[in-house]
Amino acid sequence: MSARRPYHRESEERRRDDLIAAALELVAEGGLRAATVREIAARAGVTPGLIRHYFATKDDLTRAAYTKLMQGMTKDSAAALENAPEGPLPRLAGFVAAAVSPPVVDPVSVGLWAGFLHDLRRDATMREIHTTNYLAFRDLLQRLIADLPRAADEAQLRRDAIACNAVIDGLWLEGSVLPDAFAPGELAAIALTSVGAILGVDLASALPTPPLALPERNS
Amino acid sequence: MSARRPYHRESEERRRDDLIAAALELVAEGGLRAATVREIAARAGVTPGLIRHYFATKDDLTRAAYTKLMQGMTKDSAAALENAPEGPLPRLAGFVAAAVSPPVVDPVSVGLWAGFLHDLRRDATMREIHTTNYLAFRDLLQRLIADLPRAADEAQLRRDAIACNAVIDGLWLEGSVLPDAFAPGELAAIALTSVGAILGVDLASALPTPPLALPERNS
DNA sequence: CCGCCAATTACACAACCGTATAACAACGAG
DNA sequence: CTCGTTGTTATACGGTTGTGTAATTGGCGG
Repeated sequence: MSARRPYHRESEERRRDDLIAAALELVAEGGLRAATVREIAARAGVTPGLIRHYFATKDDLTRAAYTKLMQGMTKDSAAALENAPEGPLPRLAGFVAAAVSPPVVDPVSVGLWAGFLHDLRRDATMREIHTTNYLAFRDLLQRLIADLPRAADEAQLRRDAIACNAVIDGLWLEGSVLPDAFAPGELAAIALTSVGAILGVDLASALPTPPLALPERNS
Repeated sequence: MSARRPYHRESEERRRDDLIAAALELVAEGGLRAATVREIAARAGVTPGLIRHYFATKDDLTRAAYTKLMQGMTKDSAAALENAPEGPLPRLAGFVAAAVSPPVVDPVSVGLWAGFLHDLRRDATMREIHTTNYLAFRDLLQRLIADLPRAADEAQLRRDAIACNAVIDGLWLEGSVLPDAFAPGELAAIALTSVGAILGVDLASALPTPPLALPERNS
């Protein structure tokens, strides 16, 4: 006759965060399919039933996890600017380099992103979360570009932001999926050269201290 | 007493192709999770048991489907070059423009790709399929770049190919995930300008006939 | 036209999924 | 120290999954 499993109570915030963190880990490792209520509960150190005490349905937990993920990424991007150097060029250079270097580039993030992709098309709420955060990132980039000492109207700024964002996304994608296909720092160097070429400025020599000071991964 | 369901026999090749096609459709729509044996069989117009007659396990079917997908994408890329215009610049321009326009850019492809991503990290066979086809695409691009009338050593060519490929991948990604965020042709124009800027050539005016002659989607 | 073989259907099974509900116990209020 | 609240565990249920196996029947060789 096994005794009932001992436990101790936690604050609601702590429990929700733990469950969300566990869910994100599992999604990153094996996609949404691997993030079952039982597995999430096991990783969070609780029993499955507790999940439904904090989240009415599993979709609720999924949405909360995706929100957390996107907010974390936006936070990481903004953090890259906080201890950034002075001047438009170095700031943009640091931002671009950080976006294609670890810890932003890693198999976990791309795994997470891919794991949620299908639910994006199915669930309007998740699609809204995604669009908002994606455009926030691009606007941040566009503002950095607008600060550069060069002439460009609004339409040109939009195109430039889309193009530079594509370079970043593409390199992020390739570096994350094929981590061994590129030398350390190679992606950052390519990103700086390419973004500089697109914008018509010299970014590669604008960066003060390679190897770059990388931001801490939040969460 | 319902009679036994009537059927007629098909060649092995036809049946395998039908099952793979059905699996790909389902993966594109709802990820690997939606591609269950019963659902695949239903869409292919057979009963679930038949799947195991042609594929020893479901992973076998998954691998076959992914191979088919990657081969199809490579084929699409190569096809874009067949009826391409003369001259290095127009050829590259046509290739780049096609890669960021429909039918290459669409929610289905990115859904497919994302659906398989997690199995990529788990299954060595799938990872090999992926790497092979990815590098094949990049090599094709690199060869087009090498034909341009400009000076560049091998290392520079590699960096250029990675950068241009990133632009293409990034725009492909954004255009596929957010189809309504860009005007028709906008991505192609941005791609030509950006790739041209990176390589130091004028691609935008190298394209003879916009709107572009798009390749037929294969399969 | 007939008989055979394998392509196909039909059914069964254990494992797992998300969800529902009841029983228990940790811990602050009094 | 006791009691009540509620965070937590335990258990159950219907549905679905991949897989294994037996029963049929379509269509070709003779």
